Amino acid sequence: MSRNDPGTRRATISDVAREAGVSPSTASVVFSGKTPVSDATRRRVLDAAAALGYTGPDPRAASLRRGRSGIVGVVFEEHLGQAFLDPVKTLMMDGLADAVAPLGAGLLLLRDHEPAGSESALSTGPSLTTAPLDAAVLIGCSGMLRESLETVKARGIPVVVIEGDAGDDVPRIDLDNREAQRQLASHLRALGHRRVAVVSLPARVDWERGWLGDDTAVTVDVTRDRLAGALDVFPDAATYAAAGSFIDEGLAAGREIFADPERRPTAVLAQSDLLAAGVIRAAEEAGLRVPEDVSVTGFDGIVVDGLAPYELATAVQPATDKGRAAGTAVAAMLEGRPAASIRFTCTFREGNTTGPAPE
Amino acid sequence: MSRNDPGTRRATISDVAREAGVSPSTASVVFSGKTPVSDATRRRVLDAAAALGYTGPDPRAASLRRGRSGIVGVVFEEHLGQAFLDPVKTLMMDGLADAVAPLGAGLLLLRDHEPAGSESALSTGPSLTTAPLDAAVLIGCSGMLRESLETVKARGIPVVVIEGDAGDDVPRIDLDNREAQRQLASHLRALGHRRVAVVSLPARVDWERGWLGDDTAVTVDVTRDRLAGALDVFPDAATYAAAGSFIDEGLAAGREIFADPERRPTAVLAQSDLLAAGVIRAAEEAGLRVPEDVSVTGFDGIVVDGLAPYELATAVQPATDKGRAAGTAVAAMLEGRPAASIRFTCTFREGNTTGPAPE
DNA sequence: TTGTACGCGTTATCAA
DNA sequence: TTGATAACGCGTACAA
Repeated sequence: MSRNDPGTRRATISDVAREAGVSPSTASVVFSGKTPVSDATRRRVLDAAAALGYTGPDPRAASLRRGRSGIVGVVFEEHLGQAFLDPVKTLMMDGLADAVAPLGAGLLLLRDHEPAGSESALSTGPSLTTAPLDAAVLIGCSGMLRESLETVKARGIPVVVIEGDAGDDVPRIDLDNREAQRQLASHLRALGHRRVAVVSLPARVDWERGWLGDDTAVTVDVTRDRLAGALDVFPDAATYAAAGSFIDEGLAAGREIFADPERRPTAVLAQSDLLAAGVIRAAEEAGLRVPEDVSVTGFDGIVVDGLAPYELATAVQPATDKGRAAGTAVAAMLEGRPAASIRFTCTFREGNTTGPAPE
Repeated sequence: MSRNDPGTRRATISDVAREAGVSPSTASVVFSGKTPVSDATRRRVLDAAAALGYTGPDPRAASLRRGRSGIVGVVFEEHLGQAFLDPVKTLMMDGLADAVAPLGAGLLLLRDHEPAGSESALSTGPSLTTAPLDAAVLIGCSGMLRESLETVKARGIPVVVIEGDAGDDVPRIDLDNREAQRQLASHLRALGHRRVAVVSLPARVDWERGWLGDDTAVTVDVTRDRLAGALDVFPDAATYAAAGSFIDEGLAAGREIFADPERRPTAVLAQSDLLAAGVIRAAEEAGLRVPEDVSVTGFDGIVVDGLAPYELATAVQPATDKGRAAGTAVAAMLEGRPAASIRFTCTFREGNTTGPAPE
């Protein structure tokens, strides 16, 4: 099988060249366009290609030769299905896709870590180790992704990290989570609110919803940073940590928070817009008007499908730009230029879900 | 630069072999595990690799040699950001990822067609033509994807199509859209409904929301099939086509449908759960109770975040299975086995959003 | 503008 | 269990 049946084998550029009566290099140039070629020659080559059913250079061979595959890996912590449930990640992917497109690169979806005992190199999956990547983007590098990071760095592949700490030599795309959350909290404070509650994102990767104790370790960076911002303004705020960024999680949290009329807060700082939407729904359920009886703030600035007529008071984060920035950084590194870390800032949006504290 | 500075150049498997005092093929075998190697030899090779900072075979070269890249392309019609807004697609991706993982493959995101004049082969993007794909999965092959299909077929790459017609030689993963929709319609009919309206998915790729006239050409397969199912039971149903599968689109459609109390339908067949959720919201707005005053059905059987306490009457489609089936088909073709087309069927779920026709 | 020659880094095959 | 050999298909100095 080493020499395939001539009838079955796919045509190579040499075959095309021979058919066209030119040298392989000339044929190559016709396809790459790197060097001017006479029209007549081009015509002949193209015709020969058509005749032979040759559809262009084999990307694998070209990739080896060039030392580039045109593929950027995107590494997620979670199950891929989960990742795309998050509008912010979706938007980031969008920006990322945009930014790497002019580079001629595509995005390869990769999951962080093989489930269990992944000793066998055989059917281990695509994984970071075997994929022909030009660069990698790690999303949400909190602990789990450490290993992926090592792998990639060992391979000498340019890496960029979005929302996570990967050491000084790795460019990161960050957000002013703490400051933005503090600003939202301050806004509430200025409106006279004193008794507020926080509905946070998960405290840990495998978190189940529940109140956060003083001793609870918060290992998810985003959660920790935003929480810090809230506590900067309301040091005594009670925090209910959801199990994920979903409306239904916010609803559950809200029910818990509004359960006891005695201890009911006048405002709720939710760490995501989806959570906030759920909290609002819980408030409605409890017969509370937003914002007359209770103010609610979100985070992210995404469009929450079906939330109208409410417009959340929120910190609008430039999600698409974050993705785009990661792509740009990757592009820079691929061209040998250094890529700087970037810290994006959120924009405060007042919306209509906050108001003066009651009484 | 053809001969890189020896200091800078990355170590190759030959370097490792030399350092370990074995032949390149032996070193290769140590990494691939294809052939038994003595422990002593393995040790030496691994040590040498560590010493040289060699982290394993270059995927590009391996890919060329093996004729496999371990990459499956997933081709979308839309902007990638849009695609992941659709829960059904997200679930499909999930199943697909699962199914190709044991194959050792990853998913490369590809967009159907380059925006405009894409003559220059230079910065044209990843595109189907230049990506090192082992196989491709086309999603929603309705017209637009035709071209992509040609490209892929020309390259001789195995293709599978999800929800779309690609000719007899291409395996397709399909759904019994018409039958399932007919079943939902029959359910309403059995409940005594006679005056129903349909809220459909877009009639065309660039559709803007509005009523469907008798003369309106419906070019999106899914829309057409589901509509046919509805008309099988209610030939006179008026159809309002949304601009996409979103709650807000359903809301807009619902407002339009419930606007005139005289012509108000007693039931609405929405072509997706998200649209149905919007319709329910519109009903509430109009002071109508669901299902007492108006019944609403959806399609898809996804979890609509925030819709509780309603549980939609809907056709539950096995979205994840569809993706998984596509992956399995791809795997089969990659192993030279023929892959059969599969037609999945939806499961009727009664939910609590339908009831007897009023009066 | 075209052709020659060589190497990119692996791995399958087969013989030792 | 190991090693020699030969592709895999292409791009690109460099010479003509």
